[in-house]
Amino acid sequence: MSTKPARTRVAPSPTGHMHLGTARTALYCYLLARQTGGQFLMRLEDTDLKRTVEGTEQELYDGLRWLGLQYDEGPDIGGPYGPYRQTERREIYRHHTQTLIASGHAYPCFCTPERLDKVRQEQMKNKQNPHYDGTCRVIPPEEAARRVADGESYIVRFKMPTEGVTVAHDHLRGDITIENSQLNDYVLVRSDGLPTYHLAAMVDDHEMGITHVIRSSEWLATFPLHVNIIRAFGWEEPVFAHLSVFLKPSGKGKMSKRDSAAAKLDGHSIFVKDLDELGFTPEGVLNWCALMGWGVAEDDVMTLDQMVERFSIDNLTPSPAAINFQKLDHFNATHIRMFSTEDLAARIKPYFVREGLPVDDATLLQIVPLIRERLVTLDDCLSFAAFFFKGEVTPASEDLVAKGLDAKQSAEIARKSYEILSALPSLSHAEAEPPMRAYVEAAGLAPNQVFGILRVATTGQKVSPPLFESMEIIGRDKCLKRIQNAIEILENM
RNA sequence: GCCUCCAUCGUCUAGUGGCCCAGGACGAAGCCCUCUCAAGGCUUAAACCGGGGUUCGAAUCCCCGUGGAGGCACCA
Repeated sequence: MSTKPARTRVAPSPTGHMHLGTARTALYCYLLARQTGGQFLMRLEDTDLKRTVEGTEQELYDGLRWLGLQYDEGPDIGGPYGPYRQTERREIYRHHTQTLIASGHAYPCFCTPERLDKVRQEQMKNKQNPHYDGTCRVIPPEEAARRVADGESYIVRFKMPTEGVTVAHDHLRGDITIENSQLNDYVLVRSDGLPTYHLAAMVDDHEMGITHVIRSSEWLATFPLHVNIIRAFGWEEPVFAHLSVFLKPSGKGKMSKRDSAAAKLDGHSIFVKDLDELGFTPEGVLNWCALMGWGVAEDDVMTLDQMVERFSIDNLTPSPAAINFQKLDHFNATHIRMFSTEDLAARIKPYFVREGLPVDDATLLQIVPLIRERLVTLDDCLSFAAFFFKGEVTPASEDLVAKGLDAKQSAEIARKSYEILSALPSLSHAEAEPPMRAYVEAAGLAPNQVFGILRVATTGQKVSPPLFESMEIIGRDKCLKRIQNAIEILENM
């Protein structure tokens, strides 16, 4: 564990729904920053105007807050190293681009996209690796400067070394070595004047004092380029940790659009916004995605604070991890069980409200202990407790018939139960259960037969929280009315 | 095709040369508890990709295969 305060950052693009990968990167960054007493920041990488999708920037802020990963600096809250939106940092990039051109590490390129395309196709045809052919690399700087001044359209490319090797150090994998001849003269600045990721991210990470760059392993391929850029500037390199990618549940390849749709049908998703809507909790989601790529020996159920205590960048794993939604269910259910009654009540209340049910806090507080260990997702509260707030229930006639008995016998049991229960002053758990138990025994019936009829009668469903606890909450009058109704249904079968 | 990375139960992982006939978790199976469904308790099955080395000793180090993943854009 590092003791120096770490400055970390999550730097997503507003180009689509916020997904799990962003959430996990943000989580690790958050954990490292909090643990070391450093800062966690959020930076918006919005330099590709064409791919920007309206609304996704807000989704990013909302998603991070929902997860509880509050950043110390960011586009929407500011900070001492702002602006945190890359499109607002053009001057900074322009300045650094000039530095690179002046030092001979970058050069303007006047090749048209059409020509580049043709070259690429030619190379593919000849079974060569597609790469920039270096046409503009040899243009004398003065001539290039003149053409730029004349207003000719251009981009800026990084001048990669052509010989030797580049050794880049990844915290999880060690040294990564690549022949420089394999590297391309990558584009640093586009013709619209905006920088590409390669330039913008390196500049920003340096300018913002980032000490640990935790990012997706998709960047591994261009990692050597990035360290070359940093070294060209003469800057100190931050610690780099490239996280493994998420594989689809089958383990074969990355999650695709189709896989996402399939997951959604199954009540799961890789998008943070969906996860919220599907009834998952931030605690469950965080615990779940924390453990895909972070090896914990034992006691893997953790709150965010516990994760802060136990996290170590050294325990991150480099191999790809298949997504396992069953495990998400498990962690979500486990965290729900850890919530206090008041907390859980507040979290499930909106679901009843949304259904237009007359939910009141006092009743809700009584219900929560009965359903807490039955919920996998928060929206399960409806199937387990909606009947508490309904005026009447509509049991299916066939459900009212007890196992091994016919409708007539079931009706008789319902009548007898009504007799017993209606004689009681209240239907509290303590008062109602003993006489009913006695009846079951005297009649030589299975508890399940009698209680089953009552369950369906009073709750309208075959699966419910425990019977007597439920009846107590429903209340005497309502229960008796519902049993009466069930008797009628059984008699008319 | 080329480059890079990765490789322990079905899945996520612990393991950094002897504490490992490999530990935990999810899932699966069984039993117990039980008014349904859960939760809980107990138990079981289940892995070091293959082959060579190095070493007294290898899941752990090296090499070669094989498999998997990522990348090869004026996207990030």
